[in-house]
Amino acid sequence: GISPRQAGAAARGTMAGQQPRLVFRFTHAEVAKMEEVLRDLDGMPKRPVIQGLIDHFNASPDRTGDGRVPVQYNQVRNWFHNRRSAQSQRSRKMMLPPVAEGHHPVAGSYSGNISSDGGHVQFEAKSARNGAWYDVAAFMDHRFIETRDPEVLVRFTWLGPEEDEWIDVCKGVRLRSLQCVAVLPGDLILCFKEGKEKARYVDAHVLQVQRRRHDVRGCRCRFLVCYDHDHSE
DNA sequence: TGGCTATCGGCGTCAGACAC
DNA sequence: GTGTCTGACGCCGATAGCCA
Repeated sequence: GISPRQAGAAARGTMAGQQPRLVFRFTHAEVAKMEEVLRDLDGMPKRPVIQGLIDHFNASPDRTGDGRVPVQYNQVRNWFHNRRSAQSQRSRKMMLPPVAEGHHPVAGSYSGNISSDGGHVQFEAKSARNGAWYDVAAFMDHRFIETRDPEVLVRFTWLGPEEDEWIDVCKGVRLRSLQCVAVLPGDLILCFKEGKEKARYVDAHVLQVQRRRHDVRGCRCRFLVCYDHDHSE
């Protein structure tokens, strides 16, 4: 048998006795377009995005003439992978420190449904430290300032007294988000957005809803949303 | 509710082209 | 000859969909 590497080389047409493959190159315009997409996204673009780029590239004069090679899905996918990999390597070389968040959201095992005292959480509040929404465990105090809206001292669920914050009642406190059955396109909801370096609860507007049957594992519906803070979907 | 399968995304690595 | 850049490929884990 042959090793996976040999098989890969054979597939690329580089084994002895075979014709060398034609070298594929993206045009400057294609690279510029993909870099634009890369800047706008926080990760690998989804298949529809890649397919849209392919359609766009293959419709251009650069790809429609005689003997021109159309762009394929894997080539665009590989380009994003390679570019992201190169960027991360450059970042490591520059010894860039990780972004200091200072206030980490409750991620991972926490379901967000139960407060620290075992009861149902009623409110959520927006932390001024990072703009993310967190469940409220308790309102510790309140104050009235003449020139501003009233404020409350919020104790966040799963966080200690050192993380308490004074928060504007009108702008930073609200009832918890709707249950999924009540969510409709256009609704403002709170989403848990998990990125590579940070995860937090942020506002988003619902674009599409795919209803699915619930079971003991919980809600299996799917929601296409647009995040308010960066307009990504 | 759990198992199976297909698909997708992330990652490591290789090979060819090119500049020096 | 060497290093860098770019495109390609395989592997693996996570997830969705399907079904019993």
